[in-house]
Amino acid sequence: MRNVLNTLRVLEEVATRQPIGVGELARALDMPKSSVQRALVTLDEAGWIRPAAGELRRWVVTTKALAVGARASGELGLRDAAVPVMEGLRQRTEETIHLVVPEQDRVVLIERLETSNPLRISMALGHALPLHASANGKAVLANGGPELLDRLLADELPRYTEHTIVDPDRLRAELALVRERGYALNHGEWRTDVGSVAAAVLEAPGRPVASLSVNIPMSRLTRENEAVFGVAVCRAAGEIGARLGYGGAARDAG
Amino acid sequence: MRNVLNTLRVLEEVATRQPIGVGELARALDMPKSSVQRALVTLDEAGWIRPAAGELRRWVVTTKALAVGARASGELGLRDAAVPVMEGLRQRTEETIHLVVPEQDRVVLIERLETSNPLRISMALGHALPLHASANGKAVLANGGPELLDRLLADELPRYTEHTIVDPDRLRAELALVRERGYALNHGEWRTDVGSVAAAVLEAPGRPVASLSVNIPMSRLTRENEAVFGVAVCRAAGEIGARLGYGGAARDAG
DNA sequence: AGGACCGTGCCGTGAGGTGGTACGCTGTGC
DNA sequence: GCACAGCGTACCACCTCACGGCACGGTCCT
Repeated sequence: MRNVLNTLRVLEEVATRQPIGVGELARALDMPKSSVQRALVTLDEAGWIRPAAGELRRWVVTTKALAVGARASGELGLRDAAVPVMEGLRQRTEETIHLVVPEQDRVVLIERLETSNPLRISMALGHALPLHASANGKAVLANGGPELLDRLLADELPRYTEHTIVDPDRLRAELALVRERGYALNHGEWRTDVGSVAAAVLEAPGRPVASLSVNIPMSRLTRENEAVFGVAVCRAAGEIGARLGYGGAARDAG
Repeated sequence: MRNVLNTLRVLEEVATRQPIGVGELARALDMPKSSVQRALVTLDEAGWIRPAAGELRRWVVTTKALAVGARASGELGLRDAAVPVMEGLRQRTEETIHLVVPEQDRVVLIERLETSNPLRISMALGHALPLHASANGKAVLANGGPELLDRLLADELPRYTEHTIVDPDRLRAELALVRERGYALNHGEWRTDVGSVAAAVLEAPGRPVASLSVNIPMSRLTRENEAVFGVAVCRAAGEIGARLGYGGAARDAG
């Protein structure tokens, strides 16, 4: 179904570059203009895109994708269980809280509560983060089976900043440390000025279904509040696990 | 492009009924099983769905749709402008705050900050609400051009509860009241136990681009806090308008 | 053992997707 | 004022490939 794949590519490209017209899309996707045109008409007909406000010849995505995407990873009412706990965590920390789920070799942001502090980390829902260079990713890696880690280490680890851990041995050591203390840290390993403290949400020992993090500008992250956040985020992750009905399994080492 | 339309229908159906298998989908969509099967394989290939955790033969949507949908109505950085203001509003009211955008003859929820109160309104992102039976919808209607209202009144207004306004004249009177005081109310007109106080975000006089509401169980909505919320939500909506660069136009009657 | 239902694979037919091409329009620079 | 580049749209002959009926093997009740 080549046309479906092409049309979905067009949809994604519209989402990233909106508002955008036929010609620019065709160039960006390296597709014939007429094919892109047909895809756009079809997507419009299906209600996934619409002409941009004012102009009739450039396109933007509608909220249809949002309605579909909001169901992602809501398989077990994860979001409903998590949000109240996250809210408590946000109030206690006064910092931005992220909820991610593992997907393929990444973790994806599915819920977010923001700090009221003017200096904040802002990331779009649906954004994917690398496993080895984010606190949530490391929390998932440390609690998951070894096969995920092995798969990740099969290729060279991409470097994002000077602090990114790219050495397999150092990563293994870091993950052991995460298992020991119960929470994972990120000190500017993905973006130099972003730090995080994360703990995995387990549905059973060795089976992380999500991860929870406190995200904070590096300028506000000290050794003291790091430990405070670590304890708080561990307790919150455990509570979410308990709400999901996996009470006994929610706490492991640490 | 029939196959694209069919495949998108399959995707939406997977989202609403996940986890779900081929046969049940085919029945629900009244499509041949083989066509549904092909659509599922294609969607999997494109990364929009994946087999459910554990079982290999039922499908769930991935976060791809979330990544696409999160861009919806982010045309002008609306969300970035709105979230900090919403957060302030949430702290002041201690109630759930919704941000919606108009889309066709509905308003769609695109951002949400929840109260920490155990009794809360919970609605999925991407959910659509009727214009005539929600505070946000009425705020948009009251501030928009008359053609939208006329289009809405061309058909009979659906009734959701005993409080829903279905009489065109009563709706016009209600909208005049909204324009006069600056904010819109909803007293169980959509769900009997849900009340809201909303104000439209204007990009120019007569051009609502979004709307902001305080949502609250009817049991907590009194005449006093209603007025307090009204003033707060008006101020917040005006501030968002100002952040969008339409400072002068942000306030209208009120 | 039987049957209902599941997901999957196969295949002949012909609908309809493909993509090169051409057209009308608008905005721009000379 | 004119030529031109770039836009979005439309047309159409070719022939790919989506369609959907059907059959198969597996699994779970009865």
